[in-house]
Amino acid sequence: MKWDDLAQEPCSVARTVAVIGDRWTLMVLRDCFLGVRRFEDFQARLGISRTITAERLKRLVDEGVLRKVRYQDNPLRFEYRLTDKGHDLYPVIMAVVSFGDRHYAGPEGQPGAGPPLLHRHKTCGCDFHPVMTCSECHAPLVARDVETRAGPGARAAA
Amino acid sequence: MKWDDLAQEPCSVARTVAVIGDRWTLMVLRDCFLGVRRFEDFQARLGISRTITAERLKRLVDEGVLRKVRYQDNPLRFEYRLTDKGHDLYPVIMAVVSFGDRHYAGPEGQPGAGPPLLHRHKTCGCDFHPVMTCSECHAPLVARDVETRAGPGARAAA
DNA sequence: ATAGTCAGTTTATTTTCTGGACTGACGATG
DNA sequence: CATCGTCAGTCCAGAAAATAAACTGACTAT
Repeated sequence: MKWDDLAQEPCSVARTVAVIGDRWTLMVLRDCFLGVRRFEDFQARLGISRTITAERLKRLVDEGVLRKVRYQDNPLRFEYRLTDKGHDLYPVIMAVVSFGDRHYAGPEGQPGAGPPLLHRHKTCGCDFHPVMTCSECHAPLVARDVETRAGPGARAAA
Repeated sequence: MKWDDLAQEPCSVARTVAVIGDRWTLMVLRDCFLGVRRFEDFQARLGISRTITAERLKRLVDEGVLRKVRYQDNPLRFEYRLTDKGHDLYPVIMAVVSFGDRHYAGPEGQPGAGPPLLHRHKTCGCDFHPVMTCSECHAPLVARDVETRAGPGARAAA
């Protein structure tokens, strides 16, 4: 299987991974949710090759995750903003953050103990961590409690 | 910045992406949560180079996300199982699935409409989709309601 | 006139991925 | 007992992708 075939798979993971599933794209998205919008800022924060920054931003725009918004006319300049579809990736990023906080921020040595960033929920005013719950009974989800079966969009195997 | 430097960043996204942030690793994890355990099964389902399958599995084992369990002595054979740490990645995979279901499974054409897989929560008996909520007030999370600030594990910028 | 900002593109080199063959231990078939 | 099939890899050469660093080009500020 090659990269581009992923999007054709009858699998929601594959289709999503085809868009956001490489290292730098996820880092770009992290920065988007932190408010980064301009090419040079992505570039400076990521410290990767400009080629890749440009290519990844373009792909996210093509996929409708980001959109270019003109912020200056002369010379013509755009910034990159999350679309509604892009905002739907928030749970993905937060799930990743949550995993990282749990497993790579442990209070071991003195320096760097604890999570690098804290998240405050403005609605309730508390620092929180994200919890994935069932849309129906609202209980936290555990893999073992979930049964998977073919849905309407299934082909043969997936 | 290079690949291996990611793990050193004071950022939970970067540290996690350093482990799971490439296309095939995420696909491997999807299969793990679907119950796939053996090398040949990963290999056949992914249809990628055996080299990569082997390398990715090894990395996940090194990172403590999977562990090898002997299931046969002669010849010695192992299967790959999720560790507790690995199970903590469930929200990540489900968030990805959820995004894919919403944006790449739309009921457009007749064939392939709707999500490829359905998920049933055994606890409540319902088909569900995952909802990311605040650990404190239990309301669904929206990016705009979240404020981020430096935590104890921050260095300079992150 | 010179330097700096900003958003890229181009190029040459290095790294990674790919497909395919190969190893090696065993079990089943004829 | 010779050959095929299963399983879990490893090895290799060629193709594809990522990298660093220089370059373009339009403008602004000094």
